[in-house]
Amino acid sequence: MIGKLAPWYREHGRHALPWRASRDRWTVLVSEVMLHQTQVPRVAAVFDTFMARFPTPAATAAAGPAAVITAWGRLGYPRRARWLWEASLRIVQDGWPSDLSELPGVGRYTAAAVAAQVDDDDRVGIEVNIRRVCERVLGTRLAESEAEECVREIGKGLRPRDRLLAMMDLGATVCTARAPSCDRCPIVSLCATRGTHADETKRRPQARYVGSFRQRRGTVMARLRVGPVAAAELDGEVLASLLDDGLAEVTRGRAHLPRPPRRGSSPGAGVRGR
DNA sequence: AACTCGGGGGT
DNA sequence: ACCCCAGAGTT
Repeated sequence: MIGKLAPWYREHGRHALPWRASRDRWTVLVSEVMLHQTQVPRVAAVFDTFMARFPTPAATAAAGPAAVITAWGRLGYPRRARWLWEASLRIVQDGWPSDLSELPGVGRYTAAAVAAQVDDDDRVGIEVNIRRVCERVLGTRLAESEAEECVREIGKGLRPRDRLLAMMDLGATVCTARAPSCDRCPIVSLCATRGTHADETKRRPQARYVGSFRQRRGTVMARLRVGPVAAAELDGEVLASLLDDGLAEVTRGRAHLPRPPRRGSSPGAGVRGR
């Protein structure tokens, strides 16, 4: 099949996204972590400001977890910020691991995506957009290994970096989840579906957010970001879970909070042993 | 395999 | 109200 994806990508790829300008490993890693379950426009809005403050692993590690978690702002899933700081510390101490999935918060997809973008590594990462494109092209649900093979087929002639970004951009801007624009699709001629089909991998339905424990955590995190607050003013159960995740360090030096419990310490009579 | 983990925007 | 989002870690 003639490669129509490459010219489409050259013309319609989202080359202006701020992180696309760099092949710096740290810059690309930060972008990928921020993009976990988070839409592109939300990341684009804060990316340059974040990178100006945390331009390198050394700067990030030196800034400490509280600064990173605070700067994360309202991006959501603040554990990502905590893990990113931990990753920066490991990189400073031990150097970059050959497999980035050794870093906290970096899984199969992110490790492959960073390697592809920075080193043109041939490993294929599968995320939601690429999976959707492949499942529609083949007209059936795919295991990860099958999706990888599909990407190699569709992306023939593209270098790994361009292959990854072209497939993602296609999924994000043309082969969208709800209403694909098949009339604008460069590979519609080899697509078995040309629309949506019932067998597509479905997102696991999230638990209702309004009224959830997650929302309570979000409320406490928002309060902690503002500034000092006494622990007694916060939801104790939520605060305990934040301490478990290393997120209450956002308040280090600014508030009176209990220290995280030591392993093996005996629980007291308080809320959940704290 | 199923759960948990934020938050915002689109429909 | 429900769906969607460049996932990862834990159980």
